[in-house]
Amino acid sequence: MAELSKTYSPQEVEDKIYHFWESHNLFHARVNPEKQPYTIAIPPPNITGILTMGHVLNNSLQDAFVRWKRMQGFEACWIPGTDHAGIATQHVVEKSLRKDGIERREIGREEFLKRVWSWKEQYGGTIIKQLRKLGTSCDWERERFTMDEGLSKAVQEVFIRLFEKGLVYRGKYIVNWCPKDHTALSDDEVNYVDSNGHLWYINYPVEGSASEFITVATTRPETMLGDTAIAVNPKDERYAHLVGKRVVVPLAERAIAVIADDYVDAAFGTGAVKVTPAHDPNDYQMGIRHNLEQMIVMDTSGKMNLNVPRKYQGMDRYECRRELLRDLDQTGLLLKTEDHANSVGHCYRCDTVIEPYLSDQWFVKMQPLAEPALKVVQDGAIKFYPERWTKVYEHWMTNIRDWCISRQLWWGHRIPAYYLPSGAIVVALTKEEALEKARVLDSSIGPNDLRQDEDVLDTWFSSWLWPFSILNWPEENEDLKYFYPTDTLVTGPDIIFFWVARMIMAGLEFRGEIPFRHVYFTSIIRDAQGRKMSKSLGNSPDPLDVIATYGADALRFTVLYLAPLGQDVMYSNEKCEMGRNFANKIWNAGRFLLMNKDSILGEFTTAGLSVPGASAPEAAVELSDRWIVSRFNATVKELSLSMDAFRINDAVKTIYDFLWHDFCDWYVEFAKNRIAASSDVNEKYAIITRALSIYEETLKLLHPFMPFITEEIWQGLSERGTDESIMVASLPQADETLIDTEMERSMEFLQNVISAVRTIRNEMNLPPSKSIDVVVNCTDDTRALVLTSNVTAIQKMTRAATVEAGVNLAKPGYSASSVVSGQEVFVPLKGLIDVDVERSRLEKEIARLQGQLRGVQAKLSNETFVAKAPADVLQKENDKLNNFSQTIAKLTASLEQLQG
RNA sequence: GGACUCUUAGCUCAGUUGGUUUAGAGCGCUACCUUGACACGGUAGAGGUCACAAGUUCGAAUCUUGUAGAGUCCACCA
Repeated sequence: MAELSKTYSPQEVEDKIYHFWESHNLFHARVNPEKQPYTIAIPPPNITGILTMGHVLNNSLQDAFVRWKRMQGFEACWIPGTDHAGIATQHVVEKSLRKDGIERREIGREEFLKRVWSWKEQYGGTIIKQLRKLGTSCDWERERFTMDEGLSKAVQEVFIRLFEKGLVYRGKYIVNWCPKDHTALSDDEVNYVDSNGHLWYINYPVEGSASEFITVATTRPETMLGDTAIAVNPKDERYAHLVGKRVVVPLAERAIAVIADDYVDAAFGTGAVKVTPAHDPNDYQMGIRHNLEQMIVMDTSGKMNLNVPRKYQGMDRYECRRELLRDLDQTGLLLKTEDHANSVGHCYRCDTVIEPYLSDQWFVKMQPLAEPALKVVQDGAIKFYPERWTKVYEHWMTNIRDWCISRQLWWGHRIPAYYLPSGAIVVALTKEEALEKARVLDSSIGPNDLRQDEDVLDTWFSSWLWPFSILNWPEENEDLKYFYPTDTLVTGPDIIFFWVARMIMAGLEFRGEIPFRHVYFTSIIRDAQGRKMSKSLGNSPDPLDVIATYGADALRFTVLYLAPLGQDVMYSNEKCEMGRNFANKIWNAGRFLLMNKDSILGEFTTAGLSVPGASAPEAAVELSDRWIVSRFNATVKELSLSMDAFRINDAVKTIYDFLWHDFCDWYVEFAKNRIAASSDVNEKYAIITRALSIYEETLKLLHPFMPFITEEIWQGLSERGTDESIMVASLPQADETLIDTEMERSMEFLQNVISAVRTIRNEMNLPPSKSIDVVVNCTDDTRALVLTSNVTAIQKMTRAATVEAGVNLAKPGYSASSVVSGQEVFVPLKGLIDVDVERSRLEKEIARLQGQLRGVQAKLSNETFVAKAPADVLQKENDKLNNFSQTIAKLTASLEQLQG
C-alpha cells in the first residue's frame, strides 16, 4: 500500500497518471455489441489555436460527461480533432512567410499549400497537446483534421450531392468582401461595430438645369462614382416631379435616372438615395427591380478601378473619399457634413472594414435544409440546455438566408467544380471524372480545356459534417453504424448558427438522422471585471500556467463549480484556490485513513494476531455509520439527477458538500474518536475499513470531475492490477432503501447538541483547556438514547468531562443553556459563569425566536390561510408554533433562574 | 426596432415545479484553536427588508406587469 505524501503535488502526479491512462489504452473505444455506445465529438478547435479558458470549461464539461458515462458502463468514445480554419491559418502562415520576405502570390498556390502543410506539421495542433494537460479522455487514435483525406472526401461528396440536387448554385451577389483577405465572408463572419461616422449631403444637379439639384445623404461618398440611379419614395411629393428625369453624378459627369422605390424612407436624410447596385446590398436589390446597370468601381483590394475618373483611379477607398469630398466642396456640391452614428461591418478575422462587393460566388440554398432541422428541435428530438436557445434557433431557422460558401483563399477544400470553355459547369470528385462528364456535353473537350474553380469552401462547410465525417462517412462502416449519432454536443452559444444549426441540417440531409441528442451551451468566461476574455485585452489567463500553479483537477473543479447552466462566469485565477483546497482536503482525508489503517495493521503484528479476512465480524453499526451510508446514497442519487439534467455545478457542489462536510467534518471525526476509544484491534480495523470503503466509493463519484487525484489515491488504497484504473471502475448506484431521513434527523440532533455546546464554549470564552460538563434534559427516551449511545463522541467533540442525558433531569444551578429540538442542553459553570454574558445571550436568542413565533402566529391567525393551505403546510406551521413557544418557555425559565 | 439574460451577504455567485429555507456556499471579516489528516485546516460568529414598484395568491427571492441599471444576440442603418 502506497503511503500518501504530506501534501498533494499535482505537478508530480498529473503527467504520470495521464501517461498511465494513455499507455494502457484506456481512452480507446471499440464497437462492442454488449455495451451501449456513448459518443461525443470535440468541437474542433482551430489548428492555429492555443488553449484558452473557454476550452478549459468546454473540455472539463465534456470530459466529466464522458467519464461519467464510461463509469456507468457505456462504450464511451470521445473523438478529438482540429479544424483547418481557412482564413486564420492562411493568415498565420502568410505572416510567417513574410518574415522571410516571401509573398504568397510569388510562390504560387501549390508551393504555398506545401508550406501550410509543413507549418501544420510543425506548429499546428498545439491545443491538442495542451488538452492532455487538462486530463481529457479523448480517443486519440481517432483524432481527425478537417483537411484529412477522409474528411475532404466527405466535403466534396456533399458539395456534389447538393449541386446535383440543385441546392448548391453559383450566382452574382453582393457579398461581404474583405479587401485585406481578398475573400468573401458569410454574413455570420462579419462583426458590426458601432462607430461615429459622418453623413455627407451632396447635390446632384438635374440634367439640363442650372439651378435645380437633388440632395442625397451618404455615409460612403466614394461609392457615388458607381451610382446608376437616384431613388425616392413614390409617395414623396417633394420629388414627384423629378421622377423619370435625369441627374448628373458630380465629378463622374454621368447622367443617371431618378427612380421611385418603396425601399426609400422619405423621413431619413433628404428622402433621396443614391443607388449603387454593385456596392450595396439594398441598392443591388433595387437595381434588380429597376434593371439598373451594376457598375463596379473598386478592385478586390478596395482600390478605385478604371471605371472612375482618371484622377481617382488606383486610390484606396478612404483616400478617394477624402479627395472626393475636397473636390465636391470646391465645386460647391457638398452641402453639409453631419455626425452620424452607424454600425460598420468588420472582418471577424482581420478587423478590416468590409466592403459590400458584387461578385460571383457559390451558395447553398438553405430553406429546404432548414425545415427538417427546425422540426427536430421543436419536436424535442434534439434538446438544448438551457432551453431558451431553442427560441434563438427557431428565429434564425425561420429567417434563414442562403449561405455563401466560396472563399477566395488557397487554404481549404478546393471547390470541385470545373468550367468548360462554353461556361458550362460540371462538378466531380476528380478532374478525370469531370472530363468524362464534360465530354457528355461536348465530345471535343480535352484535359486542358477544363478549368477548376479557383476558390475554396468556407471552413464551416467541412465543420458541419463533423459528427459523421469523423466516422469515415460516406463510407458505410461498423464504427459509423455503432457510434453515430453522438450524444451530447458541448459548445458556445456564439456558434449556434455557424455550426450547431448546420450540423443538424447536415446530419438529417446526409445521414437521415440527428447528429446529437443534447446540446449543452456553455457559459462565456469573463474576467473579474466582467469583460470577455480576449487576446487584445490580455486578460485571458494561460490555462497551462493555472494548471502549473493549482493543478488540472483544481482548475477543472473550480470552473465546473462556477459555471451554472447558461450563466456567464466571472473568472480569476485566485478562484482556483477553492479547487486546490478541496483537492488538499481529499488528499489529507485519504492520508489520514491510510495512516490509521497502517497503524492498526501494526497493532495486529505486535499482538501476534492475524489480520481478519473479509468474513471477519463487523464492528457494531452505530448511528454515524448508518447515517453516512444514508448520506452517501442520497448523494449518489442527487448527483445522478443533476448529471442527467446537465446541472453540473449542482453535481459538483453536492459531492463537495458530502465529502468535506458529511464525510470529513463528521464521519471521520466520529471514526477517529471510536478508534481512539477502542481497545479491540478487530473493532478498530472494522471501523477504518468501513470508512475507507465509503471513501473509495466517493472517489469514484468524484473521478469524472477530478480525474487525476482520484486515480492517484485510488491506486494507493489497495493492491491494484497493472491495468486497473478508477476510470473504468463502475460508478456507485444509489440504494434508496438505505436512505433513511428519520435516522438522519437523529444524527442531526446529535450534531446540533454538539454544536450547541461548542457555541456555549465559544461565547462564554471557555478555552478547550477548561473542563466542562454537559447535561441534556430530554423530553423522551428516544432522544436521550441518541445521546447516551454517543457519549464518547460528544465528550471528544466538545471536550466535556462528563455527558449526562435523560428524561426529567434536574437543571443544574448556574449553567449556560440552549434548546435543541426541544431538548434542554445545560453546561454547568460553577463560578465560571459570566452572568451578564449568558443573560444577553439568552435574551438575544429569545428575541429572535419571538420574532419567528410572531410570523407563524400571524400566518395561523389568518383565516384564509388556515382554510386554503394544504394540510401538510398547516401541520408544519403548527409544529413550528409549538417548537418556538416551548423553546422560548424553556429559555425564559433559564433566564429567570439566572436572575433569581 | 425584435429577442434573450442578469440584478440575492463586503466580493463572486447557488437557490430545479411558489410552502421542509428560520434565504445558502466560497472568498473576505471577527474570536478562539497548532488537539498526531489537513492552517490549502478546525470551531464558533458577524453580515441580506433577495434592484425598485404594482399585481396574482392563504402564501412570492421564486409567477405576471412596469421602472431603473448591466450584458448578449438578431435585424436595420442612404
